[in-house]
Amino acid sequence: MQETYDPAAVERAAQQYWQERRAFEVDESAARPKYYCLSMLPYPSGRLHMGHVRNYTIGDVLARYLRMQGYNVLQPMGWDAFGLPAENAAISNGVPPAQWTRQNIAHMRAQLKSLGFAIDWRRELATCDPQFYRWNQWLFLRMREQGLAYRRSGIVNWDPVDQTVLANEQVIDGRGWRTGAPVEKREIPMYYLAITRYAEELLRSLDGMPDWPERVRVMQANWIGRSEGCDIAFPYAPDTVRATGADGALRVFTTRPDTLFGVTFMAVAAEHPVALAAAQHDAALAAFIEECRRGSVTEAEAAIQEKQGMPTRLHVLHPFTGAPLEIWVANYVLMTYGEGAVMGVPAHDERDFEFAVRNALPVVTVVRSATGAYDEVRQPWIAAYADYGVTVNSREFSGLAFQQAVDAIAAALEKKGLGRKRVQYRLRDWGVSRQRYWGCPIPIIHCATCGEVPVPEEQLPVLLPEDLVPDGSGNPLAKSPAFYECRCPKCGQPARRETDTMDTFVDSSWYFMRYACPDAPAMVDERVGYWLPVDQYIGGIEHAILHLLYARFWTKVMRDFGMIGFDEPFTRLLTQGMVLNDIYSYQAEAGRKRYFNPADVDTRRGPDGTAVHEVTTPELGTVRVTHEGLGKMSKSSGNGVDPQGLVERLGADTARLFVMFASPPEQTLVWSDEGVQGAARFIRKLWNAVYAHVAAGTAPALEPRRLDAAQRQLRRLAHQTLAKATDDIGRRRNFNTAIAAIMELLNSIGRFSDTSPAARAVRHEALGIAIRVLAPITPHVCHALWQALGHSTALIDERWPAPDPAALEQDMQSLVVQVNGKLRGHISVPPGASESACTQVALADSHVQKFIAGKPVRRVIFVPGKLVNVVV
RNA sequence: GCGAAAGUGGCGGAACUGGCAGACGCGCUGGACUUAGGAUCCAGUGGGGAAACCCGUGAGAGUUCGAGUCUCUCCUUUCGCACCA
Repeated sequence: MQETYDPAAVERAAQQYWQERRAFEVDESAARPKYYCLSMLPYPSGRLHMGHVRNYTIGDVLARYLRMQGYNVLQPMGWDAFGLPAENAAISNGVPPAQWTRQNIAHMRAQLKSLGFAIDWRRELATCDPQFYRWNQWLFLRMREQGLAYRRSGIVNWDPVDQTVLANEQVIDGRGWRTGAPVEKREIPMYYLAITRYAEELLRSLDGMPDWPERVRVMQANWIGRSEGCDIAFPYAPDTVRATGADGALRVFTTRPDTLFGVTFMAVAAEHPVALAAAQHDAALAAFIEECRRGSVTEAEAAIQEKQGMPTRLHVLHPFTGAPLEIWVANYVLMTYGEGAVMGVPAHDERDFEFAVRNALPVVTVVRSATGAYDEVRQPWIAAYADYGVTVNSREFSGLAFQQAVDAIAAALEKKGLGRKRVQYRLRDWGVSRQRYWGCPIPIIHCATCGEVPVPEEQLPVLLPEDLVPDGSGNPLAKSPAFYECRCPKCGQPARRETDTMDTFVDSSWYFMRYACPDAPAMVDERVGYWLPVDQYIGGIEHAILHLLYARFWTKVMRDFGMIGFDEPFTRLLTQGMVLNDIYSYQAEAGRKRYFNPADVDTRRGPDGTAVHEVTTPELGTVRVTHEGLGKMSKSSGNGVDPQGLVERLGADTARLFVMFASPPEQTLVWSDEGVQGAARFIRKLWNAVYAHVAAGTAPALEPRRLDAAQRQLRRLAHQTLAKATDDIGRRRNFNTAIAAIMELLNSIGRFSDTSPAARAVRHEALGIAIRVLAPITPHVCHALWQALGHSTALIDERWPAPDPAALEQDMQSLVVQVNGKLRGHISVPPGASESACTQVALADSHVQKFIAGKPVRRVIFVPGKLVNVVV
């Protein structure tokens, strides 16, 4: 054993050992129970960042811990290899995306390996591999056969910078999620997956997923957004039919059919067909519609902007009273929800109220407050107006409570053929077409005679050409005749291949199944039945809605196709927090703000005691920079820490220990170079402790019965620590407190100066426990130290130790003594001492007596093993 | 605006089931060793107080023998959704 800890040598040796033994290659033949531990696959951006290190370290600690607990653990890794950054890199460097992506993968794979993750690399996959994405195409066609994938023209979110369509989920505050550019609306044909058919099940199943964070389930439930209500058809008035040739009725969805008699106007979205028809003969209205459609502002701004609208002079008739109701075009009605039209009930809907007041429309009260908050609705608006109550002023439907009114009105509407109860979801079908090159081709051929024709199964995969270089304008596939020119599979005439590619969320919706059977000649095989569902999934909270909802949907589709036998892909979910670091900036008088890495900032105390931050550069000299607080590590804030440099300087174990110790996995982690030094210091101390122990010669066998009190105490601490760490890691997933407990144990071992043979046996056992508990976290150094302790078997094949109940037994127990709830002393009693015995000892304590001070004892609270509280 | 979570030393955080607040680490202070220290080791480190003690978990109330933990009101922060009829 080396006297000083050399992380590079230790890590090289351990990794080599694991690789030679193929230690992490697993199959389905093991007699042990399986455990599938999965971390979200990375996008191959070029370099590993600290968020990756945190994510994969958490996964690796769990995988290694469960392996030690006797599970057959699968931990795979792959690459989310399609996507925009590769195209952007191609535009700036002229390198084909395929080449850029594969180089990045090679580099990042090496970085991951240097961190010593227990990954079965035989199963590695990249989503840009045709043997992977061919199954996207295959399942897409099967979904198309079932009507689950379809093409329609729709209003889509258009990112003017990336020149592509964005899913609703990719629009954040009205801006593109990648570019931050304000999103425009465009109408183009594209493919959709009918996720809304699964809305109900996707929502319901959330209740049966107790091992997902509450927060994620709530976010998904809100996203699906189920509302119960009623479809109502308002027949067009005869003059409107004459004027526009409209046929039938204006349909709306409402959750408040009980307020139907309070309708005083109708409101439709600017894109609604009725609005467009009315605008044909009304220039002012056409201008208003154009203004709404441009929607210059973000959605967040739109939500608080004034309710504006214009009348169309078109009318519908109330389904029961036959009264004419004017149709307005209103900027607060969304074309994409419900029917794109609402019934205006100013008395009982805040938005309608605001609109009616602004446009001098009548307000008719049709619900009387059940709580007596109001009789008649008038300005200003109060929240109680929207509460459920008893109907009034509603003809034969008056005097009914909410649910009765809904039932009666829905039944009456249904009789007339003018409406029925319905459930409406906020969730919309998933638009998967992307006008991009670097993605999975959609396997469709467009033929002038036959229309839309699926690529025959034997012609799959539709290969993406890998030699194109995008130039920044539009989709290179659409400019590549070699790709799009083809023959119609049906009639053999020249035809055009679809040049849109699939959203990359398609790839990540099922990649975790392919890991189970990476070489299968089908999409999945029976090995998926062995490994899936994933027992533990680990990834960023930013995927709480998109990726996780799509993967759940895709899983249910494959289940319904009979391909797999489970309903949900991920049994347990852990969402790790972001990695934050200080942000420092320098703003020259003229010019752009510059950011500096915290590692380059010198901090000292100024004359008034406040911190002064300075940076020295050749061009600026020494300048004062501003501390802007904490922010996520990012290129734009210049506050990233390169994992590779850290591993080279201090070792993978130090990096792993720090990220696991600094905070619990779900919380944000604040980077601290001093904290990293502390982690390195701890590993050195552990190394030195083992070295000193080993240097003193072989320890004798432990004889638990022949220990003195101090020896028994250290042994008890070792086993208590083991019990706590097992609970912290296995049940609570609080790795930081498990590490803290081991630090305490090591501190106690350090203070324990007894060099007798019995003491050395105790120390040997305690160090062995510490090393095995730390093995999942700092596997390399523990591998070396385990050998140094004289074990002939490798640590990677060790089982997790169990605490010895005999070691945990206490000679005496310490109880807290309180007087009137305040801490006044400690007493020592035999374990299991009776209440009266403990009370007697407590009352005898002189310090306790001082506070009782002769006052009569009214009551004594006794909590066995914990405390005695004397109430006087 | 709606929904969720969270506010604890100089900092990251601990206190899991209502029972010793501040474990562990960082930083800081003093000391030892040293040619030197951004190395290592030892001691100290919530505030007030000479001490006895007192005070202390965003603010205020409440329940309880006992509250960081439970209840209510308010404040602040973060995250998610954002005119969803």
